[in-house]
Amino acid sequence: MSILESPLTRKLSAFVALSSVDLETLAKFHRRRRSFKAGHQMVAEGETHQSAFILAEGWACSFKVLPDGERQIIDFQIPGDFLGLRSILFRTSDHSSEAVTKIEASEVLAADMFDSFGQAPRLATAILWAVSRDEAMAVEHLVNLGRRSAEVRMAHFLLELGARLKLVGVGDKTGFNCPLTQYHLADALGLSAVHVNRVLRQLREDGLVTFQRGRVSFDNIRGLIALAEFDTAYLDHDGPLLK
Amino acid sequence: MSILESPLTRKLSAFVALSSVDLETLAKFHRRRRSFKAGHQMVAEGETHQSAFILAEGWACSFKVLPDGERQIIDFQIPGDFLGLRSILFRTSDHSSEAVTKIEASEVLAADMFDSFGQAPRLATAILWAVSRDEAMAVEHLVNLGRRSAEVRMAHFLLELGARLKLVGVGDKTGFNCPLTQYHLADALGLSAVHVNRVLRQLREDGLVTFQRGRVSFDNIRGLIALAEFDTAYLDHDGPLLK
DNA sequence: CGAACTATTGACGTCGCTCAACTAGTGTGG
DNA sequence: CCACACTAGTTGAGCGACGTCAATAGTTCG
Repeated sequence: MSILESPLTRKLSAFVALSSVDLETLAKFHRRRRSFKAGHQMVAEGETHQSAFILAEGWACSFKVLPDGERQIIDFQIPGDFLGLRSILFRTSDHSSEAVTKIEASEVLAADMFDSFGQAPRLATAILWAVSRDEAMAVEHLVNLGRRSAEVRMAHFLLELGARLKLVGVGDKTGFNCPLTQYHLADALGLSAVHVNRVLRQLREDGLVTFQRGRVSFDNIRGLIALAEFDTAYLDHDGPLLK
Repeated sequence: MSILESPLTRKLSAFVALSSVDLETLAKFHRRRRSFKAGHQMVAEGETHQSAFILAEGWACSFKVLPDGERQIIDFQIPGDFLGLRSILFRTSDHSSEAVTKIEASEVLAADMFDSFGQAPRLATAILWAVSRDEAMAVEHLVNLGRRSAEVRMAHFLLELGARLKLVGVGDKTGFNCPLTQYHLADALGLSAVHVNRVLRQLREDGLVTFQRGRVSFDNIRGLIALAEFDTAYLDHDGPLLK
């Protein structure tokens, strides 16, 4: 796949029009191609000298583990997403990250990225945007956990995933393939797995979404959007801002 | 106050050693000095062409409001923090922001910031770090809301504020002055104001912290840190990484 | 001195958790 | 080809953390 069609290029192009210098510099990020098995630990919390990756294929998740063993999933990474960026920017990684499915990714070294900022300032802006978008998602998840009921929270979460996958060209408005288990959902939404199950049943019985056998189907996407009061503004998807 | 002693310089210097070019470029961000009264709305969710600010004096908070009127506070900004950065990077702001106390701040234009990346790439890195640190805080708040009890959540929150204030030279390990109301705490921690009051009483009666009349006093900081399992790693404070 | 905000406390209700049991699917080795 | 182990999903019963409602101080500020 050419750099022009990589999911990351596609995503960044939703924000800035990248010049040929930007694209060449970005291409350097893709030199170290790696494959990982499902379950592989990509980044370890508390460790120094971690790697960052750009995900090309498959799903990963980033999370923190509390001393009592409870886990909070921060976000899932899909093709085009950075993985572990903070772990190279910070002395020690503040989070862990693992492969949910098998993964194809490019390893990014801190030096590569810092050097690129001198050569392609517009790329620096685009990366700042990507990090800000990740932050915007973390913020939306914060609202989700702080102020929404379990049912609305789940609806919001599934809609967000759907919108993100659509941007990088996987899935459409009827639904998407989803490798997550109910335990993943529980850890992401701050719920117990048991309650996740009940909430999914409720949403299914209401004819809104079905989550079964690796597939999320939007049975009534209008209704679901209304329930979740879902607004994609925070994903900032509406075509290049900087021309 | 010279740029060398500004809270932002102080904060960024905890990450990179800034060159004189970096400092000169940074100084340009401080040309548009503004004052605002307590309660002033600095940034409005859903609006375009918002401004960003660097806070020099006072406290602000960023938040989202849900259609039912509930509010989730994302974070509080203290001197040295950016305010509304995402609102200039995104087409429309994904959040609102208001002054908690009266405020002194420098207005930052998007163009100023993007231009600076070409002149001072290391500054770009420092700003990327600052945004990443904001994200790290959002992530830690996420864990707070998702997996910690009200009491531990409160302890963690107060310790974080204490650590952040200490970095910019306000407050110490005995406590800090704090202009927040219990309603602010409730909206930040995803609790009801009534429950905040009960939790504060509990912590006070256990001899851990006192939150009263605009002051937070750490009565037993060791005990509080143990209760909250507080680890400052995510704030990434331990002296310049890039020399 | 009154208006408006902020803090405090009690009574009671509920959302989501825990514990527990059971089913279904999937992979592995004998 | 079956036995079993293991993981993922499903459902009920009971309980507890935190919310809601309501009443009563204090505080601040014009």
